[in-house]
Amino acid sequence: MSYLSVYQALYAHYGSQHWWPGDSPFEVMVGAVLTQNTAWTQVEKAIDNLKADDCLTPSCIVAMPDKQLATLIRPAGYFNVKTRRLKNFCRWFLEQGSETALSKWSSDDLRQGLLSVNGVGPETADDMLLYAFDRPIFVIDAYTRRLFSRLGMVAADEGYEQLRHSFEASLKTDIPETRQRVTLFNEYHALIVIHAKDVCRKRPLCGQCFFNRQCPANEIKND
DNA sequence: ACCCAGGGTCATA
DNA sequence: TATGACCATGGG
Repeated sequence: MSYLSVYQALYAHYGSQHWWPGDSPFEVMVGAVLTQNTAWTQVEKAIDNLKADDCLTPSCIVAMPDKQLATLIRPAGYFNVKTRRLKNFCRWFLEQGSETALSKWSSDDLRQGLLSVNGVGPETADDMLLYAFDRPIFVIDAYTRRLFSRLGMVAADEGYEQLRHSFEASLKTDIPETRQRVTLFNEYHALIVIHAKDVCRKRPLCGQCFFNRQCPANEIKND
């Protein structure tokens, strides 16, 4: 079992996912903040509200009164914290000279910069790096931990950075070409999320799960 | 009525 | 460093 073989199995089963949903890199970044611990369907409503008010831009978001912004993003939950986080991010984004300037940064510098924003943690930063900036950064989320922990491929208590490096190093060997790896990372994370939604939450290794008959995870009884 | 969703921060020990 | 509290809406 390699990371690549799991990817191939997922891709064969679910096909291309065409992530991240969003018309622009900035929309992807806003979505990354809004989707923190929140169902994507709720995020769509919030983004639609921003679009309807023609305010899906960093300058408009920064200028808008907190209360008004909170009302727009209300469906996405945590609207008070997310109002603050969205503004923090947009302020930083504008200070750095927006997207064109940021696209010239190295992935490491860009990651550090994103993490310096209060409200942008590892997963949110990596969502942005991969899906808005096309960097070869592997996104680790709770689903990723759960799946690969059940497959017996990683320890349950592995740290975020450790886990991310593990995926990136292994897949870099399989796919040396950066552009191809970005494409694979893009699909891979999406497939992990889709797979997690597809199977039963409480007993993810049920008959609906294609891993059921094909991999050692079948033998794992609990988390 | 309960659990969860494409997390992160902050206070405490 | 490692837990726990907190944030809040809406779908299943």
